[in-house]
Amino acid sequence: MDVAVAAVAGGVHVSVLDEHGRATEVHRLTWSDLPPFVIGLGAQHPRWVWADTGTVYPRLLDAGLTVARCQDLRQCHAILSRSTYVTSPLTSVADGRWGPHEQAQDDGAAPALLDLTDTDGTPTLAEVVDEHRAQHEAVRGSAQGARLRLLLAAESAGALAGAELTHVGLPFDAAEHDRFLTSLLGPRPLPGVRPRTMEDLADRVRAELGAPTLNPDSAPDLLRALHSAGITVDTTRQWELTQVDHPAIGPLLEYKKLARLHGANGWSWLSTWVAQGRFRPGYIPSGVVTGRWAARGGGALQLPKQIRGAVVADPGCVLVVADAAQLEPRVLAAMSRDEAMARASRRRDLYQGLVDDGVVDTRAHAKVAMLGALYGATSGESGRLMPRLQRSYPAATAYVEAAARAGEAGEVVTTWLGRSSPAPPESWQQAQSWSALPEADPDERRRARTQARDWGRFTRNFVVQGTAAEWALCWLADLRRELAALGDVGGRPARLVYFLHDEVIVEAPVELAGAVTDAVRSSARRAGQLLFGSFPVEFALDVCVVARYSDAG
DNA sequence: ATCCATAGCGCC
DNA sequence: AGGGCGCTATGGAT
Repeated sequence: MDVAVAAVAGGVHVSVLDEHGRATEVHRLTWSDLPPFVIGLGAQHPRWVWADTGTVYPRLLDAGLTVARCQDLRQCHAILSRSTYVTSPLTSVADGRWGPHEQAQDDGAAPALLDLTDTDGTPTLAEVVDEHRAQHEAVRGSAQGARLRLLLAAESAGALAGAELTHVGLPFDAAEHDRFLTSLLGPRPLPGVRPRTMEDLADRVRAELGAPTLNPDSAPDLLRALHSAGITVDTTRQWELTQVDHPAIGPLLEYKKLARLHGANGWSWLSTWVAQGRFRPGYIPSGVVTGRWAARGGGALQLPKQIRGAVVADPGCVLVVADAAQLEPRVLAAMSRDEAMARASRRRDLYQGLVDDGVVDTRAHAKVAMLGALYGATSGESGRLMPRLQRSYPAATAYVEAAARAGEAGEVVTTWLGRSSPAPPESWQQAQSWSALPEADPDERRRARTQARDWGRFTRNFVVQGTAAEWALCWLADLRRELAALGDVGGRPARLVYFLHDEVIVEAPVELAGAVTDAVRSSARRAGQLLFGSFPVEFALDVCVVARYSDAG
């Protein structure tokens, strides 16, 4: 059963859809009336159809309602409107409503005085129902309907999971983090004041460089001071400074490490993003063009390794930390149908599999060669290893090469399930056409060529990173479902608390640790089957049951 | 006062 | 050397 929802001032409009997607009766409800209404529907798992999970679902979660399935029309519209798998375009009546948020707002045109519809861009119930119909038709008209349906379901489940992750939060011990900060930075300073350890290090740097007024936070200032001291570096980057032998470099590098910690994850971050023992960052499911998640606020996807000791499960609970090992090469093996590479994937450590198959001589070489193939390295060690990779894995390497050539030619590429890359920007197109003219000068030609190769590296990586994101979404979606079926122990359920591209954390009562571990593994297997059927690729997981995130791995 | 680009570095 | 991001501080521009 599908149930369409539109947010309106003070509540929601709700309608049950019949089997043709037509709205039957319409109800106007307050947010708090929604949960009883859902229960009254009698359907165990209605699929909620709404414009935007991010604006609706947090309200439902606050009201105590968890949604099992939904269709996020805005996210799905973004996929369908661009996918090369869609042959008959979307025919929504209010097409402009379904673009990105910014475009949903009126851009400049003064709203008519009596235009009372919704200047905030929130679609009405009728528009929701119509867009739902249009999307259904677009999928039905596609030769890749099964893949698109899976992608839309996974995308929508990801949107639910993102809202739930923010709602639940990652268990985070603020006192532990405070102790950690104090041990490295000294006592918590007043806002705007440098912590003592940093100030001491800054003084040492100033003394060693003979620059008493140096502000080490200023890159230009620092570069000038380094040059005055006879240190000829082009930038103040860590890797360049480590090459230099000078007494100022040690304290400077130490300063930069601490400045990073203090600025990004210091006390101010702690008091902004951690409350009641939970870290609640903002997630933006599929916020990246490739379909990976983005984050806004809190830095959800950049939780530094060094502070993961403060991520501690609640009493009586454990963290089940699982990450997919070498996900992208495995995905490439499957989507390119490369049997030899799939054979390597059946090793727990795919890179070691390359060594055992005699492709390269060391695991380090295997890794650098593989990453080079995925990212488009052409030179260096990675470039030198490429011929060996091509010989051993012709299908996989040809697949990414084809994606790169398509990008260089300005064409769109598409992931396994149907997410298509954006077209290159207008300026890119223009540079390519101009450089093809006979009167183009060599400099112009060279620049255009460089740009073409840059875009080719983007599309090369897009197909793999994007398909890996699809696998991860399916994994997450299936795991979400499995965890819900596990029930709880004394009112404490197993809950997803973190997701990071190819890694999940489930917080669970210790009694459920084994069941959650099984669920995480079976979901990974199912994700592989959902995407790639019986093709014999394996998606190995590293799973740890720990009290602290830092103890995983 | 506010916006924007850049440098640098954290994550995958 | 290469792909994708977010965040902070800085400094110039509006």
